Amino acid sequence: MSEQLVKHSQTIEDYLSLIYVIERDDEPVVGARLAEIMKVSPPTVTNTLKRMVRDGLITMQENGTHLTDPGWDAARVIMRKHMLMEWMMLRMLPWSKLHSEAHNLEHAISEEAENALYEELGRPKTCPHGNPLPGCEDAVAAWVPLTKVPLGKVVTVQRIHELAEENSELLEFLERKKIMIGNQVKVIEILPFNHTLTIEIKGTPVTLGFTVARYIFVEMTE
Amino acid sequence: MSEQLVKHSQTIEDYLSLIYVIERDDEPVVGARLAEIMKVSPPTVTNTLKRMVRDGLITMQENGTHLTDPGWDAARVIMRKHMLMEWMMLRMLPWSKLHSEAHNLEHAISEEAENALYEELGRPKTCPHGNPLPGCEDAVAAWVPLTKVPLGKVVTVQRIHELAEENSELLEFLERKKIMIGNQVKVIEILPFNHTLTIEIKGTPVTLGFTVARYIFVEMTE
DNA sequence: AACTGTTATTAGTATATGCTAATATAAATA
DNA sequence: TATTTATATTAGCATATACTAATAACAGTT
Repeated sequence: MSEQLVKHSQTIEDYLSLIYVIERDDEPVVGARLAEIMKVSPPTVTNTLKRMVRDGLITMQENGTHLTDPGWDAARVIMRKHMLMEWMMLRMLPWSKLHSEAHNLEHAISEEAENALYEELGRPKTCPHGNPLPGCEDAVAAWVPLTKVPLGKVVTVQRIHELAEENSELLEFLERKKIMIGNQVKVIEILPFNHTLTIEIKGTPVTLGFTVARYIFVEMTE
Repeated sequence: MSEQLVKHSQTIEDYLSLIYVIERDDEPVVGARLAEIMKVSPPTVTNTLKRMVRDGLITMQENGTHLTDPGWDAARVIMRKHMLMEWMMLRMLPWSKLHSEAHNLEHAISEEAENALYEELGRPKTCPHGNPLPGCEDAVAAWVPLTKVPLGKVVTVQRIHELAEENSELLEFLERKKIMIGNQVKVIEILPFNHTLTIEIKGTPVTLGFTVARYIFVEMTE
């Protein structure tokens, strides 16, 4: 009830959106992983998660760490703001810089402005990286990671996963190589022992590590 | 040198922009006044100003509290961001809500996005309230406060001063009464003993307190 | 001269957010 | 099994930002 109305700090909002993505993908919430991604020490994570438990945003039990209902609600709001701010900044920034800019702006935008922006943008179902707005998971369900694409297949890039967005160097690399939403690629080599695969994009071959390819989702064009 | 590169906290940025406005207008920086406007206690102001002295942003001496050169630089940056974000939000929010929204966003926008926005907007000289971007003070120098306008004179509203913007109720009132940039008003009554004056705007009379009228700047149309 | 009001400061406290060092615990491997 | 590795936590500390209560210092007024 009153929970939704509480304004959380930037730090807490960051934890919420990160946990949101992990939980949405049915991955376990591991503190050490949060510490890495948020670039803080593990004790800081322990500390912050404790406050989140106290504030009713998450539970930490034998079955792991999970968002509560108010936690999900708060996380959805901040995810939506993040994605809409990415669209907003697309007017003035290169694609690879949208994420980090929106990561700051997401904490500052009001619900009113966010809603107006949502309408103005024509109620998008995904962010400019192809990740689904909360509630629009269906829109991306058919896309598969590049690692699942058979050799020789031509596919269309549709989504760069949120966890890959954390790495701005990677985003710049992808932008430079034109590995962006809507572009067609062909898998021309898979080297499992090397943990790499090579794609051809606009006539140029690009080799990607499996860990990266796992975060690039494509549409299986027939 | 290195000073400009330091990223200040939201709190410090708020102090910087407030002191900027006060100093720009050649008013003395009074802690008690800052406390009121920032809605914090006087000891908090003392405390924060001390940190700003320590960090080389201001000096506090017999001649009062003043921005240092790095302080001016940092303040100009944040003022500019604030004003440009107001323009940005004009696309999706009513005029009276621009200020408070931009007040949050100003701390989050990058220099790169800010510059792109500046160009996109056609290098404006003022914010949507008519206040001058740092370096564009000349553009507003000819406008005078409503309190200086003689009875019967028809003038054009050009500027609502920053210090009036802090009051969102007032902004809503002005918006409702159409006391906004570009609109013509006629001073039809001045009651010094009552500290009010009455203007006619679009055929309707509106009575304003002197303290408010002082913050409404107009162009003396011949 | 004494009182009042404004302003600034000191002292002491609290919370969120971070850190390091040390410890505990569980999982994986030699 | 013993050892290494990964993970989580405790303890202790620091800083920025807030607060209240008490005090100081000054201006203006009675």
